[in-house]
Amino acid sequence: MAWQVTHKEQSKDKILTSAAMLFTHHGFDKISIDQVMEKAELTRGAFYSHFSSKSDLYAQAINKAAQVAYQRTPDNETVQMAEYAQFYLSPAHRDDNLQQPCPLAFLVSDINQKNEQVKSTYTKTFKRFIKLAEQSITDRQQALQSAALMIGGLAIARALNEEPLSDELLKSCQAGVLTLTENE
Amino acid sequence: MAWQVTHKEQSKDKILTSAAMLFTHHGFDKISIDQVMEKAELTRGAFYSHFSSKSDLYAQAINKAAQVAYQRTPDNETVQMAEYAQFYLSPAHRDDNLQQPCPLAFLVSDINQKNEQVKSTYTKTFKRFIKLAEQSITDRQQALQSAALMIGGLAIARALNEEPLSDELLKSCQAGVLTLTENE
DNA sequence: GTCTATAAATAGATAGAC
DNA sequence: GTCTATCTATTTATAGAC
Repeated sequence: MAWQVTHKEQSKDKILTSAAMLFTHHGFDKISIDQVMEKAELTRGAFYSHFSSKSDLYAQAINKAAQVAYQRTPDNETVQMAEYAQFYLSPAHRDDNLQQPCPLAFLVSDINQKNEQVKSTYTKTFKRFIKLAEQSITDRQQALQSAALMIGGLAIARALNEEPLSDELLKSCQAGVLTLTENE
Repeated sequence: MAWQVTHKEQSKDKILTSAAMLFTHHGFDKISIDQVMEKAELTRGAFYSHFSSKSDLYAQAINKAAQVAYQRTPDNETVQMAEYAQFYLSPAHRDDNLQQPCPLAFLVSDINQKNEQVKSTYTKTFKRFIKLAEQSITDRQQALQSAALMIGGLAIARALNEEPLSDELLKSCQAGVLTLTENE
């Protein structure tokens, strides 16, 4: 019987799986413990025998989300990143609400949960940024790539709590913009 | 006297400037109307004669933040994007709490406001992602660039509310990963 | 370990005086 | 237009029965 998963472990895993999906799709603040527990088919009172706080749950849920998401990577010996990127950067990955998407991208989002007025303003701001880029980068595709690398690089750099890694990322992205716009 | 800014306009601008700074640095949910009004040296009651809701303020504050941030771009006739990227992707821009940073990157962040446990988990997940990338991209710098472009591209694509633009961005980023890893 | 009930705090929004 | 005071809803977290 040693291989059996205990009832407690089952419950915790159910809570984590539910939380991973809800948090990645809707963000930390939009999701209450109630909603997580309801999706896990438990009640609120049971929560604190598994986690010490909502933040504790969040940290563990990010882990869970990553595990589940990366299970979907081709399980050959090595992942071909350039190939994986084709799926990763697809409308299917962006829009799918049924499977567990990549938390690294989905959790970097204070905007997505917001209403249309807010998203509309964000979109307009992004377009202005692209227009700015196109003043010196004539190829529109290169302008979009550069903008995504800049915004993404800075956003991730801010989310990391290890400064050497964060600095290294910034430097790499600087060089990346140069590579992408080399022929200008 | 026609050129004079009215008292009401001054108040609204003060609220917007305060909100822009607070929201970009700490996120929508962490900032209360109270805090915004306090920074603007007004009280809560005055808020609703300028804005219909907190969301309304948020949308307008993003605009304000973009205006202020882009004022700092070199005001020659045209901006050299590759050059601007060097500042944009600098620790100074990442860490500065005194000036208005770019809202496009700073608002794409459900993580930054969170505690160290959460940021630590996010960092570990990012490192795992890089390790995955390095299975097929031997140059570490290229691995970092590709990851930032993928995560950033997807995150922004999700934040945009115009599907053709969002799709175009995804496609551009797919091509960008190929360009960045061309010599592999 | 899970449940129901409840405490305690926070924050968005409104009312009415000046 | 700005103030103080208040209503109301939400939500994290805890207490105690089973």
